[in-house]
Amino acid sequence: MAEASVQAPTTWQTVHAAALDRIRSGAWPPGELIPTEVDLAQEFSCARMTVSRALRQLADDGMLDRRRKAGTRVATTPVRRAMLTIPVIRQEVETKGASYRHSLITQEHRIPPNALAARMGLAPGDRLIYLETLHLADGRPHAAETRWINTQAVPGILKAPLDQISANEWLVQNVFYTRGDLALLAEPATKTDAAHLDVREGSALFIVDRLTWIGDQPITAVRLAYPPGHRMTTTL
Amino acid sequence: MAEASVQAPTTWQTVHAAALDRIRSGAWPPGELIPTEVDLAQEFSCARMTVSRALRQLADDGMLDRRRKAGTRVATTPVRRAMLTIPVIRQEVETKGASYRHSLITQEHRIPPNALAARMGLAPGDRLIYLETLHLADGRPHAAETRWINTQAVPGILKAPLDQISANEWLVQNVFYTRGDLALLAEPATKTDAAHLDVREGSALFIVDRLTWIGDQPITAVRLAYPPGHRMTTTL
DNA sequence: CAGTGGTCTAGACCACAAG
DNA sequence: TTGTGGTCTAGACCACTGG
Repeated sequence: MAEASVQAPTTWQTVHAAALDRIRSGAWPPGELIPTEVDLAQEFSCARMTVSRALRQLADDGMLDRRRKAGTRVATTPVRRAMLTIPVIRQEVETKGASYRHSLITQEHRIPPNALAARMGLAPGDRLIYLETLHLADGRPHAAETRWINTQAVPGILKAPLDQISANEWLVQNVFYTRGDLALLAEPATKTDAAHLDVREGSALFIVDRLTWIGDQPITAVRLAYPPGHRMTTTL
Repeated sequence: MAEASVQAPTTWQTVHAAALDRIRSGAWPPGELIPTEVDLAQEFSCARMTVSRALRQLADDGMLDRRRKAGTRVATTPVRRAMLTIPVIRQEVETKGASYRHSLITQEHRIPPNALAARMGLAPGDRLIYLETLHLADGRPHAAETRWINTQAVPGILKAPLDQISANEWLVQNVFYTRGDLALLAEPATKTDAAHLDVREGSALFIVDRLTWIGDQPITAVRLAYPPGHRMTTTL
């Protein structure tokens, strides 16, 4: 009955781990040309696609630079990337075990400041919806939101009951942006921020500034201000 | 000679784009179960692996939730992820066309504060290298760095000429972390910050707080303080 | 021009989890 | 139990680009 023991197939994870180890250990130093897919497939006794899958993963993660004909090299500055999750605020609040509520403070049609109109590529004089919303966690200020919405891009928003569902949430559920610009920064609390968040004017606030597009039409510009102590975290 | 015109093979990008379009257009609403790989392969007249590749990409990007047996669903909160690039400071400065220089202000062995020692899992009384560095762009303060380095994890650092190459750069080139925690926040400038960055005490600073590990050994803890006006940006 | 990565195929087996 | 995604294979052709 001596049946031939079949070799368990090498998984791409195996190759991935091995390659990562060689990079970390210095066996493949930064900038180094590593063996071709064919060579590695031979070394690991597997199909070339398996190697390809492993190396593609590493390349996606920023560990490798791959170019046809030129081959694959270890990135000179391996991986310095972080995946930030930009949550819907309700989730952000509920994830930390607090109850969410929002309060619509201001809602009106307004001509945006020139800088913003320019950034959004609007004609001068175009009006947008302007909203000021306070997001609350267990009744305490979580973040203050200032938002401009382009009704031409999102006409449906006009019928949304924004006092019941926050614009944040409504947009997430109803509109898919195709592109977005995000900036993170620190700013001193304005008088308005201070009032909304119940902090002293000038306090260091963490700001998330976001502008989203659908095709080449701007949808919405948001400024989220978080009170001192807020940390946006991730894992590398 | 009427030769059979061969169908050009469907690429995974085609399927990817089609699926994305169905999600964006609402044909596949959030939470909806989408057709199986086999069905889609038939629809697009391609191999199942081609569909798999396309859907995996979408899942990686957060647009889909895939589970064996349960099938593939459109994510209820599609994609709210941002890739942040954590640059080496020199690159960050040189990318904006400025010349980089750094100045080592403090270098000593010191017992870290309890909070930090705990976070790093160190025994009480363990000493670390403590560094204060000012990063300059065209001679003007770009960021103030406060860093603790665990020499046990990185003995090589003891021989590094830290006045010539910044610890940031040396570590990037010589040590590969396996894990890192990153936090972004806002803080008022301390007296030290203010002196280094030439801003008023209490100014709103953008802070990057990072702790990296190699296996279960902490390597280094860094606090980077950026003066008012600094924006960390990315695209969604 | 030729070497290397990128992708497609058709079929197969496996792992997981819903029912 | 069984449907669905996850993966491997062996071979093939193509696309890009360095030399």
